[in-house]
Amino acid sequence: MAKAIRKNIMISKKTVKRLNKKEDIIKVTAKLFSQKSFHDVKMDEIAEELGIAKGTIYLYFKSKEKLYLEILEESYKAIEALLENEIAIDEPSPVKLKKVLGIIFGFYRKNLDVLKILSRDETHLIKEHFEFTEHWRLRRLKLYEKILEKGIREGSFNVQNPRLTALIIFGLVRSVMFFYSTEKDTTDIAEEVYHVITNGILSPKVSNLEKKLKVMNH
Amino acid sequence: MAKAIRKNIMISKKTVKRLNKKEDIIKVTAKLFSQKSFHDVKMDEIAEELGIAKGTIYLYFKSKEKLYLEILEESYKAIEALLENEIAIDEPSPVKLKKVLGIIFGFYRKNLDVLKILSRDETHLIKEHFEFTEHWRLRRLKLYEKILEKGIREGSFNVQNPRLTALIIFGLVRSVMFFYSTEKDTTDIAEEVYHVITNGILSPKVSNLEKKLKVMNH
DNA sequence: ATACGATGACTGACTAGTCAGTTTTTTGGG
DNA sequence: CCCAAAAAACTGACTAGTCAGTCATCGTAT
Repeated sequence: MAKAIRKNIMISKKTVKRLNKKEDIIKVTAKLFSQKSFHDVKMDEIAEELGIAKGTIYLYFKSKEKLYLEILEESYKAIEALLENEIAIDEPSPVKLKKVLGIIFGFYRKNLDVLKILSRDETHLIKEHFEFTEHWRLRRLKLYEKILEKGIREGSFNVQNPRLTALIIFGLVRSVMFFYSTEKDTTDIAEEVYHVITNGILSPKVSNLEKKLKVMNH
Repeated sequence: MAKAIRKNIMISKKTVKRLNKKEDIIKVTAKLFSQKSFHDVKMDEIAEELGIAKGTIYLYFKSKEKLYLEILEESYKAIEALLENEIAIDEPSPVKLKKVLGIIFGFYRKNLDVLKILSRDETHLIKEHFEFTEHWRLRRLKLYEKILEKGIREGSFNVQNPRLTALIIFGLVRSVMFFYSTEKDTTDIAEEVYHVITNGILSPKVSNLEKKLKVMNH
């Protein structure tokens, strides 16, 4: 009995150790992959950076591609976990949109490596990678689209084409996160972006004028 | 005299031929680079696709990297040439913004290869490439920013942060062009995108309400 | 004693770039 | 117009280097 318990403890310790090492490898490799392309990161380089032998990496990952894929998967899961709780809460769509933007901006700021890897278009590497990225992209688009559609039903949003608008939000997030000031607080960035998306850039005077013209034309 | 003329004709013919071949190589290679990453396109593959020997490519391009760089340069120049004329015309900023979007969408639709290559983030290849992409990105941002600022001065735009808004437009263009319906006319796409950017997504009722709330808070 | 994680020298497949040799085009004198 | 020789364009086998992945061997914990 005591033996069994002891053995269990051992296995658990070992497993923890294994997972730790895997985590270490993923962390270091993610940093490297964020700086260089897949082919420019060498397995020898990863091993050296980690202070382990190259062979050891292969004890934890079947191949370089699988290692890359696991990094993607981990990153994707991390941000998805953050979003999941938020999605469940029932609240006005504008509030939700702002919150989701805040979460995404916040996550990428804390994980710039991930941002660089995820938004790099290296989907030609392997079929698995392509499908993975595609799946992830569609899920994010669906999220935006759902929020927009709910907002339309609630009367808070006036969106003619939710699909296109979701695509617009999806696209601008990457660009803003990549190139907008790194000093600014991400909640403020989300706020600013939200303001542009919701209010548009037309001045009210012109906006009204355009509406009047439209009415006249009809 | 007759000799000289004949020689000139000869040289000109030769030059044309050389340029043609260079063009051919660029065209075929661009197609390949749009499908696979830099490292996944092999020089042997390019040669085979062209039906020429690998060595011949090296008569026209110093290296694989230079070949890649020339493709970027060519693409960049092509779209810049289209925009240049438009920029010069003096017209209301909203009109100009819509036109610029139309031109960009139109160009990328006709040159999907170019879109894929340009928007792929392979800026780690060589310093030259990084600087090149950076330069190009900043120019495009400046263009959007100029239009926005002019619109503000004219009273047609109400933009609090032109830099951020330019970044937003820059980012959404890629995403929309990549993933939005390929069947739709690009002018229509530009129109739709323009509508979202200018009017925002908030329904007028809520928009007014929010403004009232803001006034009350102040 | 033995099981197992770790090691790193080694392998072999792969590829950018080269260059000696071949083919095509141009030239200029008869 | 013709032809030989010079020039230019082209070729593809070869080189030199690279790097993902392997495996015989080692240390160590139980």
